[in-house]
Amino acid sequence: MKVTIKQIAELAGVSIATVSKVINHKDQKITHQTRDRVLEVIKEQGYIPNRIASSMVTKRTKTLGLMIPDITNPFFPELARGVEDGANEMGYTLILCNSDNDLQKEESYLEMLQEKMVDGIIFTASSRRTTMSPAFLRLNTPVVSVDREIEGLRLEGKITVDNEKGAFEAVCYLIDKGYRKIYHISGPLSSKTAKDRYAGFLRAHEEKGVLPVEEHLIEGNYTSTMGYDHTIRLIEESVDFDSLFCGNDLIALGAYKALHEKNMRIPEDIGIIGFDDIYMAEIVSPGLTTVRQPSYTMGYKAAEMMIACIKNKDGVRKEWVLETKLMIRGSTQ
Amino acid sequence: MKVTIKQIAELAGVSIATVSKVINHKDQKITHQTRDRVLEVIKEQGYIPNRIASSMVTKRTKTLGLMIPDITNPFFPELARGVEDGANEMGYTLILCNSDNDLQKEESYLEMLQEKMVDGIIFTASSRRTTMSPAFLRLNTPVVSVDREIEGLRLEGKITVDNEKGAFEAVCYLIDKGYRKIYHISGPLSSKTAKDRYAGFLRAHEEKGVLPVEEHLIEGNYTSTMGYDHTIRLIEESVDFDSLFCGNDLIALGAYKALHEKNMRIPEDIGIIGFDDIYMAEIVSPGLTTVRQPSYTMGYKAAEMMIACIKNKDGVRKEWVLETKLMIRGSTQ
DNA sequence: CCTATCTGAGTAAACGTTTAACTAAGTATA
DNA sequence: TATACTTAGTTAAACGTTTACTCAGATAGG
Repeated sequence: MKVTIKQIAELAGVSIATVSKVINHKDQKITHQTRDRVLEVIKEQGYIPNRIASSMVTKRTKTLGLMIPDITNPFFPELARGVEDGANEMGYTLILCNSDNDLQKEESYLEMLQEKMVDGIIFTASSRRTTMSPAFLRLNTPVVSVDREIEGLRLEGKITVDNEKGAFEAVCYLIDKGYRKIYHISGPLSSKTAKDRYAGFLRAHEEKGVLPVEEHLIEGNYTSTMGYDHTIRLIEESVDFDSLFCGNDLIALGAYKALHEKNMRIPEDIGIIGFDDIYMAEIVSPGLTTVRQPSYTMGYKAAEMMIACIKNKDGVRKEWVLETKLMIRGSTQ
Repeated sequence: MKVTIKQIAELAGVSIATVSKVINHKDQKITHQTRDRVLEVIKEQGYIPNRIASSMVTKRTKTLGLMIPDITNPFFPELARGVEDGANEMGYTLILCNSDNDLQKEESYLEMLQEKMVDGIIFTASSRRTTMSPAFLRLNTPVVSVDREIEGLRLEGKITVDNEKGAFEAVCYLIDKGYRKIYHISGPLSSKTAKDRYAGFLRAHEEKGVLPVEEHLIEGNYTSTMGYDHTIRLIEESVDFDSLFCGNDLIALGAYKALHEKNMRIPEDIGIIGFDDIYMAEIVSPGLTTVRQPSYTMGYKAAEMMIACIKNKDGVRKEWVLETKLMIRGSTQ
């Protein structure tokens, strides 16, 4: 049997209200003697308060939900870590949900989170989501979106990255370096991030006065397999290209593999730029030039924003567009 | 105001007990008419049961804690994913904790998990933990350890990998391929996994009749930086080695980087074997030969074991030593 | 000395469920 | 017809806290 506040109260010879006050540091009106006595009993009994019971009355669980597509995708661990650290610092705990970009799973998790009465949800929506189900619209738990936008849903906050600008800078850099036949292996264009990156790709060409290149777009799905397959295909079909701007680093690393197998050199034969700056981008040889997303910061800020919203603090920014940074490494010259 | 079971009861013209029974499918003794009426009201009102309140009376939260050193370490996302999938399938939810191998953090998280009344904890202990604090010993939440052992703590289950054998096979393979000057960059030898892998390294040498090689041990700490630094040092000090058996893949990838920078070829000049088989091992060029740990399975089985234990199912194995598998790729020849 | 104020602590309701025990009505049994 | 058993549902206690309100005693003011 676990020890409860009641038993502590008895052992200390006070009422449970007093114990509660001591636990919650609402003890301005408690004498030192009683407080110390209570504290001593608590320690001696190894008492651990039951937060489930507190939640019943306070209507706060001090728990946040984190919904991401897949923690196994190298982009997300850092983001998750940022959220976790932010939450933890404020005394919040995190429930992890992997939606696998599956709308059904997303909704069933959403329901679970509501049942568990989380105080807020930090949400990277499925890239497949285009329309909001009734379950979403009825949601009355605060939501902060991160990385991807969620259109048609009331959000308490939004954290994104300027994808268009990041892509623009990357492609400008490629053009400045003399690359002219740039192919873009993108993510699914149904997602806003992929669309924005493609827009940046196009704008860079326009502003640099390089030919229109719509046929240089290869729509993929953000996986390394896709990057590999498309690159192999480009080579085998003898397509004339001198560089790849990849929708993310996984695609880029897939391309690395394909180029190695086909004995083509990076960056001498083909230049490569990725997007995200995952851990491996630096480890790989040559280092992958890529557009860094501050994923840890995104997660951290999301947690911060979420908690500020829960506490009804105002003066907190509700929208944050973070800057990317071009990390120049060996895959371009 | 959220709608409660009470309001559903009123609207459906039944008692809350009846509503509770239909929600929990204890409705054998409820007529179709009443059940359907209740279900209809529930749907119409978008009622979501408050599991916090249920937990109060059932004393089950259907929540598991997952404590790992760092989700950002590429070994853990797959493991976490396995745990999550296993938990989710059984209707459980996961609280994620990153201990950073920090004993203090570990203990404070442990307390939080207990406060939140998790039904069980899946635990990859800090590699630094050698002794159990009173907080640990008093713990009366079931614990399943995964990957690393936790000595001196009552465990409901344990899932490990045969590290010694995995290392043994890897090093045997290296010797069979003709490598003779094998250096081992290990993890911290305070951890059992690192110790076991080193033991396998030694046994392989013995059984193959290759010289004793204690001075070929370089104790590191499982990071790629460490792998990089030590490899650079080996080369700059002109140490005579023809291959590296790395304590994990991160170390190996660090070594890759160092070798590339020093213009040494893999596997022609130096053969490399890692441990774990993280995602990148396959993507990198040449592919990294490594000892595969079934991390997803480990996580999944841990969740399964934990939940079986919670439900007091017997006939479930309490200890599972999973097999590793040598994944032969291009980094050895 | 009487009253008003302050101090430190206690009382009890409330949070939203589950579930054991109960009940009223209907049905089968003798 | 009286009795026992089913059936379909209700009642009410319990889970472990927080917190608004109450209260007794001490202190201060006039």
